[in-house]
Amino acid sequence: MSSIKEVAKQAGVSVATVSRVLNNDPVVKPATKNKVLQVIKEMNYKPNMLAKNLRKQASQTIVMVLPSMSNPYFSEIARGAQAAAYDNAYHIIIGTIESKRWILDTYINLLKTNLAEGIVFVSSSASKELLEELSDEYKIVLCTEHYPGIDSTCVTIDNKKAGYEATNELIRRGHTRIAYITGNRETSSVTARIEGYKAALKEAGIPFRPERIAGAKNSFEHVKETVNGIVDKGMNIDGIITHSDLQASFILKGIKEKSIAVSERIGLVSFDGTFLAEITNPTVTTIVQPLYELGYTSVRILIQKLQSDTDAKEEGLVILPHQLVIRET
Amino acid sequence: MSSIKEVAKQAGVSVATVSRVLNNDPVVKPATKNKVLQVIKEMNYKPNMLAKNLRKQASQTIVMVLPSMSNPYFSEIARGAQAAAYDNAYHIIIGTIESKRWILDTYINLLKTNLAEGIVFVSSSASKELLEELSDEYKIVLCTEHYPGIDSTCVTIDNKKAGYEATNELIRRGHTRIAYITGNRETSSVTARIEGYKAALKEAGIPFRPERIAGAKNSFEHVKETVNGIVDKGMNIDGIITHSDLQASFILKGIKEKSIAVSERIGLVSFDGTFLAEITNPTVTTIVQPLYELGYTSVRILIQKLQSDTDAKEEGLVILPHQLVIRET
DNA sequence: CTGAAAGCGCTTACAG
DNA sequence: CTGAAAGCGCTTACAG
Repeated sequence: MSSIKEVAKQAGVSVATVSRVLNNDPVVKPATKNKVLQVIKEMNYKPNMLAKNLRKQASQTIVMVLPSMSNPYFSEIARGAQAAAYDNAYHIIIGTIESKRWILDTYINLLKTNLAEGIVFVSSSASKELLEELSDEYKIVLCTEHYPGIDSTCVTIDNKKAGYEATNELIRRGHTRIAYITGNRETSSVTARIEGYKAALKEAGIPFRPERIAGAKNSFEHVKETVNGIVDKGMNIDGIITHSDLQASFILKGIKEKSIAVSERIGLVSFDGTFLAEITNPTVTTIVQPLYELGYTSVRILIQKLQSDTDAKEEGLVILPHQLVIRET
Repeated sequence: MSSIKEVAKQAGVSVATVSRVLNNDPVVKPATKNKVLQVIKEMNYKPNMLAKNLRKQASQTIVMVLPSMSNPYFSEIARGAQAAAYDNAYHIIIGTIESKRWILDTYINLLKTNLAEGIVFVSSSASKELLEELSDEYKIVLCTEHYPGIDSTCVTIDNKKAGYEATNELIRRGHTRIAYITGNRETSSVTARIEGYKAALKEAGIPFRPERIAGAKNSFEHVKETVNGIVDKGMNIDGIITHSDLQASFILKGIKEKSIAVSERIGLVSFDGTFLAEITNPTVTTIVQPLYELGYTSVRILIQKLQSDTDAKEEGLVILPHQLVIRET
C-alpha cells in the first residue's frame, strides 16, 4: 500500500501538494495537478482514511440504532438511512440492540471514542434518561418516537391523525366494538394514536372502553394472549386496530387456527404498510408509513446538523405523510 | 474531550504510562495503575480511537455486504453477523447494495482506504471478477454462495442434499410433476439444489423435464409470470419448489387471487425458513436454513483470519445443518 | 503556486 | 517499572 510520501517523491513534489490535489484545492497549477493525478493512478494510490480522520478529527460516520431487524418495518427504515448516508458521502453503522443494554452501549461508545459523529435512534431504542445524558454533547435525531422534554429533532408521522383515520375506517364499515392493540410500551406514537382513536369514537358517539386497549410485543404468543385477554374481560369485539403489520399477521394466524377467539369477519386495520400486509391471506388494511423516507430524512437531518455546526438545538417534529390503504380485512 | 496528555499530567505520569494502563500492560506498578485509573474516571476520559486506529493501522471494523434488506432472510443473517462482531469486539458495517454497482464500490473502498479490515459477501453480492480482483489483497468470506475457482472460505448449507429432501418430500406425498422456481441467476446454490432435485426424481423413476425449471426474482410479478410461463408451456404441475419463502408467499397470493393458474392443492416447499413461511395462509413447508448461524459463522471466520495473519488461503466450504420443516403446503 | 514543518492522539521500541 | 521520543499518514497555517 503506497503512501502519500511515495506519490510525492514519484511526482517530484511535496506531500503538501499531493494532499492539495487529493482535496481538489484549486490553488494548484493544472500542470502539477495532472502530473500528480497521473502518478496517483499509476501507483494505484488510495489515501489512508485512518490518518485523514485523525487529522480532521472527523470520521464521516454516523450510527443508527434499531430495536431489532426481524421486522421489515425496521429494514425499510434502514434502507432509507443507508441511501441518505450514501447521498451525503457519510458512512453509516446500523446496529440492532435486541433489548440489550450492553449492545446499545457499544454503539454509544462509537460516539464517545470519536468513531462516529452523530446518532439516530429509531423507535424507542434509547431511554429518556440516556437521551438526556447524550443530548448535550452529541448530535441526535429521533426516528418515529420522541419524548416530551427532549429537544432533539424527531422525524415521524402524524400518529393522532392516523389513529383517527384507522378507527374511522372501521366505524365507516359499521364496526363499533373496536379493540386497540398498542405497542409494548407507552411511547409517543401509542399515546397519539390512542388520542386519534378516542376522537373518532367520540365523533361517532361510540362510548370509549379502556378495557378494549392493551399492549403486546411483536410475537405471536403475546398478541394471542393480549387479544384473548380483551375478549376474556367480556369485551365482545368486532374490530381491531394493531400497532404493526406483524401483529395483524399474528392475529390472522390465530383466527385461522382458532387459537384467537374472534370471528373471521372482524375488521382489522394495522399500522406500517410493510409487504407483510400484502402476503397474508386475507391482505390487511393498513396505515402505510413512509418508512424509507423516515429513515432517509432522519439521516439527512442529522448530517445537516453535523455540517452546520451551530449548537442551536432546534426542537422540532418533522411530520411525513402517511396513507390509509384499504385491503381485504 | 480530554486527551491522554491531560490524564498524564493530572496523574503525574507520562503518556506512555497512561497508554500502558489503558492497554492493561501488566508491567505497570499497581499503585501507578490505580492512580491513573482514578484520574481517567474523574476526567471521564475516553481514548480517541481515530488516533489508536492510525497508530495500530487497524480499524477493528469489517463490512458485510448484502444484496438487499427487504427479505427477512438477509435480516437474520445480518443479525447473526452483528452478534459475532460484537462477541469479538469488532465493529461491523452492514451494507445493502440493491444491485447498484456504485454502492458496492463504496463498501469496497472501505477496504481500500483502511477503514475496514475484511469483508463478507452474502449471497451473490459480488461478481466472480470482483472476488478475483480482491482476494489477493484482502480477507474475504463468502456467505451462502461460492464460485468455483475462488479460494475464499464459504459458509453455507448442503444445498444438494436440501434440494433432494425438498423434492423427496413432494414425491413422498404423491406429487410427480414438480416445478422448480430457482433464484434469479445461476448461482452455486441453484446448481446444487437442482442436482438434488434431479437425483430425487431419478431415484423415484420420474422423468426430468427441464421445462419445469425457471428462475424468478423476489417480486410478485416475476414469480407470477414465471409460474404461469411453465404452465403455458403445457406443463401440468402438481408441485412447486421455490428458492425462497418470499417466492412461496407470492405463489400463495397468486393462487388465492387466481392470477397464478395452479390448483390450491398443489404441493409447495420453499427454502429459507424465515417467519414468512409461518404467517402465510396456508403455512409453508420449508427447508429451514440456520440463517443466524450462517451470518455468525461467516463473521467469526473472517475475524479469525484477520487475527491469525497467515496468508494461507484455506479454500473451504463450511457446511451448516439445515432442516426440513413440514407445514400445511 | 509550492514546500517545510507542526500536529492530530495515540503506541511502542529503546534506554535507563 | 517508567519516560522521552519517534512515528502512524495525513492536512494546513505560514512563509516564500
